[in-house]
Amino acid sequence: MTNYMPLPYSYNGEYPTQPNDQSTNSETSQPVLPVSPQLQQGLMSISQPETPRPESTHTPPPTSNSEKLAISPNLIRRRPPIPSRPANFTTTTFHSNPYPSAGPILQLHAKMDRGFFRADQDWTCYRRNYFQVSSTFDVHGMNYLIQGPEVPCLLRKTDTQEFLQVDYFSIGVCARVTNHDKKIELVQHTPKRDKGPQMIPEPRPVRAGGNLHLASVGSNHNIVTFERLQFKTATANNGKRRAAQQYYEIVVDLYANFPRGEPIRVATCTSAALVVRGRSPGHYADSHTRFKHADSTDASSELAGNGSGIPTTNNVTAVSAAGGPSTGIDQHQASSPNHRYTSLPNSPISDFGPYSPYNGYPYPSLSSYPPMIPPPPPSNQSSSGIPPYASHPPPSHGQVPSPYFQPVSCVFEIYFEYCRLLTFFFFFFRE
DNA sequence: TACGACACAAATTT
DNA sequence: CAAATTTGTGTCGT
Repeated sequence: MTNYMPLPYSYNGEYPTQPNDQSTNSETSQPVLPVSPQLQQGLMSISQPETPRPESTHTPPPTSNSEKLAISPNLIRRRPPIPSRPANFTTTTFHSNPYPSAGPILQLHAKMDRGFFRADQDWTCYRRNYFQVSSTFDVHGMNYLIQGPEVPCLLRKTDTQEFLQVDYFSIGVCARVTNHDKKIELVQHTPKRDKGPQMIPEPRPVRAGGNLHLASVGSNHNIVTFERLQFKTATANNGKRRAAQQYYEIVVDLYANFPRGEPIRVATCTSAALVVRGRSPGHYADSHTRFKHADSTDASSELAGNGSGIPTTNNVTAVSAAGGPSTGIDQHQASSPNHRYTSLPNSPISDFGPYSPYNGYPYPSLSSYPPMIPPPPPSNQSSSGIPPYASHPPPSHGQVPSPYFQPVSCVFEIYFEYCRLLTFFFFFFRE
């Protein structure tokens, strides 16, 4: 689909302020706009009308104390595909969606393929082996699904009320130490490996409306896939009993890009904690168990592992509308990496659920998770703040995850200005 | 111990 | 099915 339905509103394309780098950078010291629990509730109800957010998961939003970045939440709105379209966007804000109080909902989906397996409850990979990350995003909450060359929208910086016209969106991937600011380099190889160039994965343009369950590589403009990724370093203390295991996490960021000025990160999501082994599989006693569940489990059961107990991370992050893609992100991540909330995403496009909260490494409550073998959807999930997934969604996309990889889903909620909720799905998915 | 480099082999694609 | 390509991993030196 490349056609837009007529916008239910219009505006004249004039913005209160012209975007510019200065204004963008000037807000980097603003605090994050907290989102009230009430609003969160409201948002959740919007995205999941049938699954009220568990009270226990209503962790207070990030406090602004430690926030170094300004957040100017980003009011993402559609803009007409054609700039000359007349209109007045003061009337556009909430009119076009069935949930007048919330506005559009962005959903960012990401998955990791290849390379990962479970070892002692931890998602694990080898530094030297490839993995790939695919991500899409889309927009819901309006009367139609935006699925085209771009998401017409505006981004408003709350501090200045400045509107920026989003030129396009892009998605980037990076890694860091769980619960720390320390960035971990990712490298991307060509098939020639050592003999080819090594790159650092850069954000790539993406259009809304992709489907992660479809081909993830190719000329699909609606999905970004970073192939042949490797961690540059291994996690510390792998397999040691005494020292605390270090974990990494993959971070996927959605950026709004503008005709001028630096991109602004508008959303982010984080994977479950990962162990990255630095040595050959032969050095690890469990290496032979890597695929031990390859057959059994319930590949047949819809989307095996829904509810599987795979640690997931719920991360609610107010997104900064200020700050550049690099420094701003770093600052932001440094300031609020661990605001994790629980939610039960029930996206119409999600084949996965339930999504367990993964609260805080280095002491994850893994004990509450079932072992690798796909369990029935644990009914006690609600004890961890997540109601059980009442029923597995049908495998609407016809894909069944490999049995030896439980789909891991991490749900992230991003609050845009005025309570726009972005729900992020991040899951491992062995194809 | 971690990691880069080289090499071989298995797996996958063409 | 064979060749080519791509990926996994064993090993060595630093």
